Amino acid sequence: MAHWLMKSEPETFSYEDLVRDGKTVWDGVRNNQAALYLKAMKVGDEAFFYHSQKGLEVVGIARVVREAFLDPSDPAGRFVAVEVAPVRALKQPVTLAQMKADPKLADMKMFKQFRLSVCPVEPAEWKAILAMAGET
DNA sequence: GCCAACGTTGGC
DNA sequence: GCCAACGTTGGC
Repeated sequence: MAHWLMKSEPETFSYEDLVRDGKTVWDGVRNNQAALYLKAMKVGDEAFFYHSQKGLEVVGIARVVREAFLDPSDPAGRFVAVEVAPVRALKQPVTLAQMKADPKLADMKMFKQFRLSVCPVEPAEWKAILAMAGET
């Protein structure tokens, strides 16, 4: 099972919104690299839900409930979307500053290509971030 | 097919 | 609000 990190601006769509809605279509991705990651997602894969712009922290975990399909918001039909549902909020959010300060996370994809709205998380990175959130 | 201009994202 | 990163577009 693969792990991911998905970014969302909380003022547009926050983790609380996801919990309220029960699930959401993760669309609007207009980047080829991010689209490749979306296509690689399998039902059951878990993803950290990260708040960009405001908050700058991982606040919860989401689960893929529907694999890549044509993005209904893309009239050209070039890009795909997935559907995700909330799993649980982290006990303690993990901030970007915390992640940057941890040498174990120095190679994270999200630092290499910080503009991507979706990026993979290695198993060791996943565990390290969970530990930082006070979960084991 | 190259490359400059432009647009978007997101941290600071 | 600024700026760096970087993908995309369009003229040649």
